[in-house]
Amino acid sequence: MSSPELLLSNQLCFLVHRLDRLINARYKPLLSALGLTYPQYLAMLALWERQELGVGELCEILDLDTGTVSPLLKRMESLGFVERQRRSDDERAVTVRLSEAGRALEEKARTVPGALASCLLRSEAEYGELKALLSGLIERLDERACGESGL
Amino acid sequence: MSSPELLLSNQLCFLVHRLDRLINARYKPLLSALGLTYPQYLAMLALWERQELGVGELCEILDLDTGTVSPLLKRMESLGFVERQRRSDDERAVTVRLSEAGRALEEKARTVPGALASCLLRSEAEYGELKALLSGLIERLDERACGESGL
DNA sequence: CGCAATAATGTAGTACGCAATATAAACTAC
DNA sequence: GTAGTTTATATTGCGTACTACATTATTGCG
Repeated sequence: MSSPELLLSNQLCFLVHRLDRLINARYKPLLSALGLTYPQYLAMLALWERQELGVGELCEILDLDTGTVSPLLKRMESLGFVERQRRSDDERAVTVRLSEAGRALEEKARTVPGALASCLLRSEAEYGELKALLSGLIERLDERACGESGL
Repeated sequence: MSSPELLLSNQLCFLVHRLDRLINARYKPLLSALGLTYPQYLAMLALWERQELGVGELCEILDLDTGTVSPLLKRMESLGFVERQRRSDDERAVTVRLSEAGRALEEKARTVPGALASCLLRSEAEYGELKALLSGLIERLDERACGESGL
């Protein structure tokens, strides 16, 4: 029989993975009412915040590869939420801007986070605690390989 | 400008999503040394625990669709880690069993969770706290649609 | 003019959810 | 008790997404 460290129910990774998929499933009906998928919603959050972004900037914000973001933006453009334009002063770069429809969507999206929070959270304090905990874990993993090659 | 509830950095969903992908990335090199992907590893954890499972049981344990698990098992079978056999007493059902190679892999996998934990966690207490917190959130989302249909 | 840097695109493999299908078992009606 | 319906189980197909790797295009520097 398995030793306790290999029990599925003891794996934090499994809990995080499961929670991520459950959250995703909760968002899905709310977002499909807006015409967005979950990753598209995250990209829209970034754009509502900044209005205009380079593709590279968006990749950094979302921590995604350009190979992921490029087709994502292509779909969002064909849906009419964003416009892409190659920069005239640097022909390598592409600027992503909200369209009118994309800006209009922000108003409709305003109720979305609250709907999820009411499912997930019991108090403002819990929100803060969770945010701090998750941010801490992310920071530890993001920095560098832990044991290896110290610093 | 965005209202605070739409700020990307304030979204727990984004933090969970990001953490999940970071964990996944950390596991990848460890698991590819075993010849497994991350979801395959989770399936193996379940099998090491139970030796023999129906496809449906595995779907429930992992909380995955049969449409996800079926091709996953097909790949794992072609890799030689599991065997699938239609049950004689119920031709609808398929039983999944570990192969010899699959059983042998457990020994090599024993060091994997600890490697991640040393990256992620600072203490045993933190592990317990996180496990309780995440489990609680999962339970809330798993139960049913929150506001809807009372009860 | 080459060479390196940066950004965008393309490709292959895996994963996930949903819908449709095939087959088998169980249940209902008469 | 058999015919027809319903339920259960697994597989397949489709659309979207993420990752790693390779390729292409533009720019800036030596």
